[in-house]
Amino acid sequence: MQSIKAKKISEILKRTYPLESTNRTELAHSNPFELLIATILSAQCTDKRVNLTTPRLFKKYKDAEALSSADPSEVERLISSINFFRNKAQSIIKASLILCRDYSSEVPRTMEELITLPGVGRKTANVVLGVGFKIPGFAVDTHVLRVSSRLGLAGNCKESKTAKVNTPERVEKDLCQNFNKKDWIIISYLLILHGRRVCKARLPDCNRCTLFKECEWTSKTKASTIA
DNA sequence: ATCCCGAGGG
DNA sequence: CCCTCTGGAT
Repeated sequence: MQSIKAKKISEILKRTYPLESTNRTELAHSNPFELLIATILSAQCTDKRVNLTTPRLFKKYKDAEALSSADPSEVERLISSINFFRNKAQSIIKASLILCRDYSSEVPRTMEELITLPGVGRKTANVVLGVGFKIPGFAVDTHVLRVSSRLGLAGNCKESKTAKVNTPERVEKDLCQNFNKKDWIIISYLLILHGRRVCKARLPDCNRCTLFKECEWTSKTKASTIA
């Protein structure tokens, strides 16, 4: 059941980002396969850059069969403007190979199956499940981790790096417990937006944050971190 | 310099 | 737990 605090935060986020509340991702894709590949490529990279790259990639390799037999150096060339492009080229080719071999060339719809694919961890799997198949889950990336920790929705708001209280798994579990299942997908997206635009890692714009009153990041912590 | 919707390996 | 991968934007 949704906590009072989560309910309030959920309402404020939807009010703050009304236009985006119908979206679930900014990654361009036209089917689950493209979403899977785009999400693997998006690790530590802006969506904008991924969207600049994937059209050429998908034009040449339309499905798992095509990509599974692709020449690695050709794929590397096509995605070379993306970080970790050698690792990612290998990941998407090998993942395509596994899709063809084990899943009838389709993207599987369970967490356990998805995370066996190279380049796919819980975060990527949750994006594919949520956006591609409307299966609820929290995709915990650096933004969701930071924002939900500061708000006091998950883990520890002090963001202790040594204690490692805020592991992605812990935060994912806490968020699932705090929010209604029907909101999991949209809230993870809105937390990411909020993290990018307002609750930034270095200099969060606390003065213009619509969640300021709900936030448990104490003024003491704020002052020491901002300074 | 630091960050981008991380994952895999030691 | 740590490290590495690794290009581009700001």
